[in-house]
Amino acid sequence: MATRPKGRTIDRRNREPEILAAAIEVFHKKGYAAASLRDVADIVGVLKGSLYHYISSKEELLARICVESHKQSSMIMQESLDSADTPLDQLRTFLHKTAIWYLTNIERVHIYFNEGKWLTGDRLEEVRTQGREFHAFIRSLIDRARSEDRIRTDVDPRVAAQLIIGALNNISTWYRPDGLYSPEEIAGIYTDMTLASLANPVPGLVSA
Amino acid sequence: MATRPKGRTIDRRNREPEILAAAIEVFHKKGYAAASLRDVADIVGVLKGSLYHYISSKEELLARICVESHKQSSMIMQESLDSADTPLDQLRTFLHKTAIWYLTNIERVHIYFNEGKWLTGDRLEEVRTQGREFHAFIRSLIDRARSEDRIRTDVDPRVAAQLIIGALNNISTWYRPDGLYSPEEIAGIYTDMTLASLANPVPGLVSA
DNA sequence: GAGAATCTACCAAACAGATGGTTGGTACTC
DNA sequence: GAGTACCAACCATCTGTTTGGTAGATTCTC
Repeated sequence: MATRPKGRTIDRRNREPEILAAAIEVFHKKGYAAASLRDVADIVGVLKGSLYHYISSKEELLARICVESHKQSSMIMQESLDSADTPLDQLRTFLHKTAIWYLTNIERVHIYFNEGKWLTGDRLEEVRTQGREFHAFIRSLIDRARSEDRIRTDVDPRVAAQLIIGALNNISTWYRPDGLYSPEEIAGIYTDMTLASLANPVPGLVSA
Repeated sequence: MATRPKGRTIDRRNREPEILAAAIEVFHKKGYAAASLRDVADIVGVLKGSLYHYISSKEELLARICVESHKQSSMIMQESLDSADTPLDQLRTFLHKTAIWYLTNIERVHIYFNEGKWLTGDRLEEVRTQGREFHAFIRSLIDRARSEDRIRTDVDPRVAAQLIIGALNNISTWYRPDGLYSPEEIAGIYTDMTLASLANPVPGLVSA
């Protein structure tokens, strides 16, 4: 009520968001295993021991990043199912939305996809289960599209799904936000090429 | 001259190949940064200090793995150019050969593609240059195929090349030698899907 | 062929530096 | 006076690397 916000900003602020952002940056740049809490603390401008006022362990920091990403990923899956009627259109929407999401949150999502393996115990099981669900989601869309639309039936949906995820997951190794292409352009190319790779083979081209 | 090779084998053998194999295993499993020389030495059955009889540093061990892989990769590029006349057939051969090579040397090649970044100085520059050459090779085949054959011209060859490499490079995260699919099967699917992704778009399918 | 000198492959111990994590205290705000 | 936000110092453990030494094999000399 009678809290009068002083004009002067205080130095003792809540650094939790800063710490998370710094952790994302460091984990992405060095990889979780090689990243040290000192790196994180240096970015925030604090001694590394002080981080433990906000976190309980290095692993918990990683877990928070993964949980946040998983929520967003789940939302995209649901939105994609709601957005269209045919499995092929749902797949198209999903690929495009996911690529945009990946490209605009590249550090966080890279960690979710590639560094979650460093978690242990229940948290490791959880992130593994999430990975399987992600894969199963794509595979089921391919399966359903195969039985309804005209897409190829001569490639195994499991392998196809892995290759599709792989191309996406690997974007973080080459994409630069200040590069030649916008997230929209890349997402468009990714979606087009992926759907084309599932199209019925052009006789003269593919099977030589 | 009068060197008489004793019939009895000695315990003091040359462990260099064992050390390299162990390093490949450990670097692949844990990643270079998180891998320790103790892990390597444990597999060989030797104290970690003893490794320095064979190597000069941990980084040199990584460099040896990368150099070996680069030689093999260069050979595949040359063979692919020699194997066919049209750029599209050369690309097909290259994709298939590379995928087979990747799948049958997955640990070493994964390290070459993904852990070379931990090198420093000249060796880092070298592995970066090699990566650019690998990318440029695919891109040039796409470029030439576009001007001669009937493949799509509506996607950027740079991005296309990155996505194609990405799908390949990511295989190591999901392929298991004891899994359902053989290297030949996966390489076939990869080649087919990749070429299809470059084919002229099927009107009703890709552009909604 | 005997014996000496050398070499190879390794061990045991130690090095400095970094790591994740803990503890006790303190300055500041409310 | 309570609680938040933080510092300074420390801990045990692990890292890559170096050193000094040594058992056994190989090579050289006579």
